[in-house]
Amino acid sequence: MPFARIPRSAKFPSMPAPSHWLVKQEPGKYSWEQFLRDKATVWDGVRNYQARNNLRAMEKGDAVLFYRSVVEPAVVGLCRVTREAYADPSAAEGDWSAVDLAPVETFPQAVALSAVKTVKALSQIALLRQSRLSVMPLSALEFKTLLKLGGLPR
DNA sequence: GCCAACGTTGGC
DNA sequence: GCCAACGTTGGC
Repeated sequence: MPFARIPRSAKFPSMPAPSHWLVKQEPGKYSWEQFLRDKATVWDGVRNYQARNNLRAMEKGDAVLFYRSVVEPAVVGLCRVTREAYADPSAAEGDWSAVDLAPVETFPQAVALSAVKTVKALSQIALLRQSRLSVMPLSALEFKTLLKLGGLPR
């Protein structure tokens, strides 16, 4: 049974639609390099309600930054939503969702977590404030700041 | 390997 | 509904 999509207006009543996100993954589970080789992937396996709700708020074409956790933690690349949330094929039970993502570009310079911590424009970023959340929205400023630090000025 | 943060589970 | 126990995440 399809879930009800969470409209952005309901989730972020006072803010413009967020179209920027960040997803986290351990390289031992799924690396950016593998993602580049695959050219597309199913972002499944999320088992946290807040992260799931963020997946459900993604829209096709949204920009997503890829954060590598655990091993040399850093934001390493830019990708994009190619399919909006659908039932997670990896979930045997429960109400979980997946989206499809495709890589766009590797950051010429990975943005280390230690660097993120020193930047004033990133002081409120969910990555720092909710360290265990694996799918999170980014403000337009946070997104722009990370792109610039990564060597992809727009 | 350690440990803090935090989400989930289950007893009451 | 509370809260202790437990499991997981993830930085260091």
